Amino acid sequence: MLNYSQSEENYIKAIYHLQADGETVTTNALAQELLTRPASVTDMMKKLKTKKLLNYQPYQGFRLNNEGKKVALGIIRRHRLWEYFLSEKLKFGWDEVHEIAEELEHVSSKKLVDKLDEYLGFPKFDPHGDPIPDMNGKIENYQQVSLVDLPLNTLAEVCHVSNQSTEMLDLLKHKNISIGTRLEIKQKFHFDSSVEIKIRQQHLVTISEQLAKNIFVRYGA
Amino acid sequence: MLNYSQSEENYIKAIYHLQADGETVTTNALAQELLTRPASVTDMMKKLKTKKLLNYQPYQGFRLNNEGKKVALGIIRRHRLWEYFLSEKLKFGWDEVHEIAEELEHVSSKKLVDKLDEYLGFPKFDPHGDPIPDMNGKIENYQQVSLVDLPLNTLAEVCHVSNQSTEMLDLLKHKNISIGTRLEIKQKFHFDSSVEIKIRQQHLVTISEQLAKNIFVRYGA
DNA sequence: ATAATATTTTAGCCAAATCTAAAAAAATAT
DNA sequence: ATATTTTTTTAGATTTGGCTAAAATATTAT
Repeated sequence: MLNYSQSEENYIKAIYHLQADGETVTTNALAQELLTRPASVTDMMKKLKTKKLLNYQPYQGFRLNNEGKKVALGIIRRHRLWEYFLSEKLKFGWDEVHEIAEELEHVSSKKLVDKLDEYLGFPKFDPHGDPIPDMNGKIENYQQVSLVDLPLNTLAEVCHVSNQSTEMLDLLKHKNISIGTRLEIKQKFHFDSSVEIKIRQQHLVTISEQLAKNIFVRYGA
Repeated sequence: MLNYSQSEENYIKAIYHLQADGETVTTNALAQELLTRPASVTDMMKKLKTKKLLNYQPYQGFRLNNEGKKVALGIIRRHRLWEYFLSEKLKFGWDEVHEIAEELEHVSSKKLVDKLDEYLGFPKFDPHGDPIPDMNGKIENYQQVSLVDLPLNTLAEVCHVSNQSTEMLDLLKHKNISIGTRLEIKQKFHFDSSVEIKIRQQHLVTISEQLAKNIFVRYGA
């Protein structure tokens, strides 16, 4: 794996995000994303084409090829691992981590990244709930749904709560549920739409419909 | 405090180290240190002069002024804190941390550095035994001497070992001595110049002259 | 289908940080 | 004290990543 400049890395990452929904990325869209000018984008696309990271024909937009995607996933891995570190270890707020991770992500020692990953306990999601690619660039294809939509007996992980009122957080704390908690639904009661869940493979807890609606979870592909 | 480019920071740091012994730094010396050409050094010196970080008259060499030293200490603080992190938390070897810290040191968020410092427990020395400047750029004025020159009954801290052979590190490990270990000499034996030291205010250990020569310690100002 | 509009590319310029080669200044040796 | 050598600076070129203005191409509207 070659080394790329910070500027190249920022372009690669931006293209990866913009092409996520299967479309080709346009010059203007990328210029807007990176707060630069279309002419600069064209220049960089020529360069990245000669480096065989993307497909590009003049006026036709562009998409990363497999090599380009691999590079992008490496950058995203570094970014999200640092975000996790900043949030979990250094106690930064979730709103502060992105900006600093933008700088840290360009330090490209593979050994550093893999050791950091290990030190953090191989986290699967960053503080925003986005998945962290593993050493091989693999991202699992998770589904994110409200707890009311989680199928019975399917192991899932809490990744987000949509209401952050003190009352709700109190209740979650009381029930010992937080981001990252693993759980599965053992029974659904149609009378009041409440659900009975098993937390951490251990104790059973009942959750009201109102609470379940506000808890979001991920489960395997 | 303004922001400086990576290149500027590398020059500032190098000048700081070279001028440590009170002399003016020459163009050639700096070029050699930075693996660059004298002409490039001259160009950068002109720039740093206009930024008021150093004194420079053509053909006269240069020294950082107070502002330049402050900037240098900030960079060195970041470098050494990251080295400590890599060694202490990520379990990198002493010999691996420098290169990675060279990159990490350029991430300049003050809040990041101060929180990292706090997370690490405000360490005073990096893994090589060099002192880490505090938030205000203060470095304590320690004496650094070989263990053979440490006065009797004077509490000191291991800060450096000058021979890093596997054999020596094995021996140190066996005797349970590492960077940061506090010790004092209780007795010197003139027959073979061995010394008996008390480690961590606890057990007594005997150290050969050969080993003692290679262990460097610091003691109070 | 063609005119008007929007997008993208080209051409040429700029700044930072490097380089080489040559000139200038300082240090050293005879 | 002058010639030689070493050090430093200047002058001019290169590379990377950016810019503006104008030309080329594509899209949209009539």
